[in-house]
Amino acid sequence: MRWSNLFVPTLRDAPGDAEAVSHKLLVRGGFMRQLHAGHYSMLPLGWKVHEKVAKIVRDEMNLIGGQEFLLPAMHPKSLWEASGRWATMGDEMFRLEDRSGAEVGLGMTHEEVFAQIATEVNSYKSLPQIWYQIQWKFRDEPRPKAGLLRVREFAMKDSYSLDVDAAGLDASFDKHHEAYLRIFEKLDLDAMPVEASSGAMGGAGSIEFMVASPAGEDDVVRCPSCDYRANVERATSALDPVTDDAPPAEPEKFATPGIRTIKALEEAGAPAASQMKSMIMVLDGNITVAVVRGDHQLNMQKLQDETGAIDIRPATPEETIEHLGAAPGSLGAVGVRNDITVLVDTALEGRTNMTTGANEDDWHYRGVDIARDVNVERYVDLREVQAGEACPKCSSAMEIVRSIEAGHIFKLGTRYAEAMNAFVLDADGEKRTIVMGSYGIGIGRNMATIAETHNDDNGLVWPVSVAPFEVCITVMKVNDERTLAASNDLYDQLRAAGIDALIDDRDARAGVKFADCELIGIPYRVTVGPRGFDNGVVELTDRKTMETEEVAIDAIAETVITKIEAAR
RNA sequence: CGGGGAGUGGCCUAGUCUGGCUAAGGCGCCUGUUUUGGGAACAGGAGAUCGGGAGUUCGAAUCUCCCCUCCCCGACCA
Repeated sequence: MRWSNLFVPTLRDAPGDAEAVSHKLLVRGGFMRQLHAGHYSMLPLGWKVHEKVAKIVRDEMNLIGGQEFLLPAMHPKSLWEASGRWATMGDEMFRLEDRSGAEVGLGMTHEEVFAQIATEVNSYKSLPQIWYQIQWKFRDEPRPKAGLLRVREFAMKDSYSLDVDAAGLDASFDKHHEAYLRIFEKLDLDAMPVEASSGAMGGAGSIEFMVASPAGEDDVVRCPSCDYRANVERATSALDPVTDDAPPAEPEKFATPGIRTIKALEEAGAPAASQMKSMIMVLDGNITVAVVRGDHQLNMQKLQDETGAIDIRPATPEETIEHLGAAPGSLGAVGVRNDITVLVDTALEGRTNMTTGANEDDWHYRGVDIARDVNVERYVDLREVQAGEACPKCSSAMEIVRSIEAGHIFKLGTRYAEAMNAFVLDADGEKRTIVMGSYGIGIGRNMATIAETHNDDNGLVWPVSVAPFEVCITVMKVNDERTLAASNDLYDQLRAAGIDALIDDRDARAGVKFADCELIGIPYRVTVGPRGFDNGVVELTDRKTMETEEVAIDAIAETVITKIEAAR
């Protein structure tokens, strides 16, 4: 490609509303422009990178036996009603009506459609299958943000495995796991596989691939000594055992005027670790009391996963007063109405002599024995791990790293196949519901994640694998016939060798050309100018190290080809 | 949806509090001259319903009301 013919509107200043590094650089570098919140136009350079990322993903999917499909982006309501997700997806699904008044939705994911196609798989002999597509997804995100990192319209590679049983699913899942690791390696992303919450997908288990970055939206708990890694939505830690003094025969109510917080109560003599923090939540309309230790934090996702609730929110102060009889600050699980579910964090199991609110403003109980005094429905893991807590596997102090979710794989099980009635007959002629997995990787998000982790003061630093061009030939003086001819010759040689080369043949000053080339992040630059030409050399600059070496003119093509082929 | 911030030529900003000539500057763009290995200099030029609407006023980018949009922090996800 000749730069003089290329549409690359680079900007000296980033748009004022861009915050994330990748957002700023992708706009400044002329890769994309925002149309409106969560929707970006891909410009030629951006689309090239996007397609290179997609190709890497596609190649790896094909390598594990994936077959590429292309499904519609617009789906009938009935399909989503069959799985029950028309209702549960809520506002995140874009919904519209066609001219006849029929309701349709824009696909946020394609389990339903693939499961319906899977009804045409009839024999166990046809399994396993891996089906995939790279298709646009639409999600009415409550808050699109950080440029391409979180948008409402994006290309996703989604694949689905079909197996006859759980062991088959495990094998398909592992294949994807391996393929994903290879994809991230090719994208030069340091992705950690972590245990994750399955969220709206449901299913038996899931693994997220997380890339550490301050632009991320998830927190990953990571052990520095062993391989334990988990999303805070799932992570656990080993707590020091606590020994409690023997409690009194029954809880003692005591006056606590003005005391509303754990901290204030601690100052009044009750250690936070001996307090019960009672959070009043509304799960699908039902009042639930979630109890964690005073010095612990409730993780809402854990509560949701444990209960299977769809809609979950803290109770309003009015609801709290209506159902518990007191305002926040004096709440507790002791003696609540029978119809109120009490879920208690596992860290509180067996604890006694605790202090908690008495559900009467300005009064608390002490000497509470949880098993004796609280009508516990279940002990469940509700606590969010904090940095520094001990690893559940090896007891080392763990850290929490902000991360971008670059990919997510799920063991779905039979939920969707059952809903769509997708089954096969096994060797004994028995009906077997197809066991499914689903596997997602966002193309644009991965592109942005690379940008987020590959840049310096001069701009982007793409890995060769996804760079918009692999090398740029910078012609210093386009009106100097000798060097221009030599540059064109090099360009032809590189292209003939299959190198994705760009020749900067613009009649512009050196500084402008260098700055643009660095901003858009081309891995290698060959600078051809009269100065070196008279000595028989050109310059080769590595974008990553910014080191320049002189190379003989007759050796430059081979040198570049060798370097790029090694880096691909 | 709750909280915070912001909309001024293609991009970045000043001006708004304290209303007052033709809305200012930089980048970019066009023409010319001189330049030419790190975002050149000079001269000339094009480009703006100051987010939209209503109102107050002799007079509104500036004040009032309504609406729209965008960004950031929280509850969701690739």
